[in-house]
Amino acid sequence: MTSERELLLKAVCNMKSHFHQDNLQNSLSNEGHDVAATTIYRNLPLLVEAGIIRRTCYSGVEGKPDAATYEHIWGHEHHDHLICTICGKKVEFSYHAIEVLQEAVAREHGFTLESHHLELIGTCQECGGRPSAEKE
Amino acid sequence: MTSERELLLKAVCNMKSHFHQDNLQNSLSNEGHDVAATTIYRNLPLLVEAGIIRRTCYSGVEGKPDAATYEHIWGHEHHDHLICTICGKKVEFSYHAIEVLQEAVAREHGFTLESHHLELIGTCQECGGRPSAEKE
DNA sequence: CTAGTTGCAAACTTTTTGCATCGAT
DNA sequence: ATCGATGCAAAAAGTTTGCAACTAG
Repeated sequence: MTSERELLLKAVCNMKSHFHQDNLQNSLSNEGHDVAATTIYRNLPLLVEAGIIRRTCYSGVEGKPDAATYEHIWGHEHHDHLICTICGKKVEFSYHAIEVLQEAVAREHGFTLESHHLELIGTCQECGGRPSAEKE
Repeated sequence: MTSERELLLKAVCNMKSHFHQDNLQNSLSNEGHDVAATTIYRNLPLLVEAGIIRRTCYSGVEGKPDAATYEHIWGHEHHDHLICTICGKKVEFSYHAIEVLQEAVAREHGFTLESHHLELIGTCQECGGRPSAEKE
């Protein structure tokens, strides 16, 4: 409705992956748009309601251990994440068979699924591809 | 090492499922043990390091929207959660086939898995067993 | 003109830190 | 006696709220 919201929406869509309030503010700032932090804080929940973004569960980004992070889900197929514990890289993937099994589990427990969140934590190939011990 | 830590450890183990700093402090308080919040905050990360508890990703409990929550994993088989969006009930489950597929996905992407976290979100049978619409 | 939004600053909540004291080894 | 842990209070960090000015419809 307002120009700030348009800007915010654009900024959100330009975010490659996960972001938080501060990222948005910086991003807008770099384009010469000064939007108050308050405004962003107030609009993020609205974007969530609108189904544009979703609040992710890994809170904390580089240097901000307690910041809430979001990701956009508009025009974004559902996906889950592989997260490298060493370099922090996040790889998105989706795997139909897993989703099918999830449905099965839910049904077994009488649940009707609305959504899910899956996070696989480990080390990526570049970081050694092994837990944390010796790498030849 | 200290009596406070023993108490804390006991309190943690007595926690049925997810808890946060405040829960622990209350729990201890009810037993007549007064432990400073600071001490709990300082020890929780140690317990995590020690592999006794883990930090969960759903932050926010009744009334405390920003509280970090933990769950203990000692003597606790790995499990994932089904969460009811209506009543908030959390059901633990584990399903071998899903874990196997997770390994497969990780391998495909060159990752070596250390752990994972899976959360299925929906409505439980008692709450209607369906998204949120009509229940006959 | 009215309703709702913005921006600033102050309030709040959760967690961390400084510092003196206390306890364990 | 030494080294680290505790507890209190104050500081941080992130987010929310109050309020006056502003803007879209």
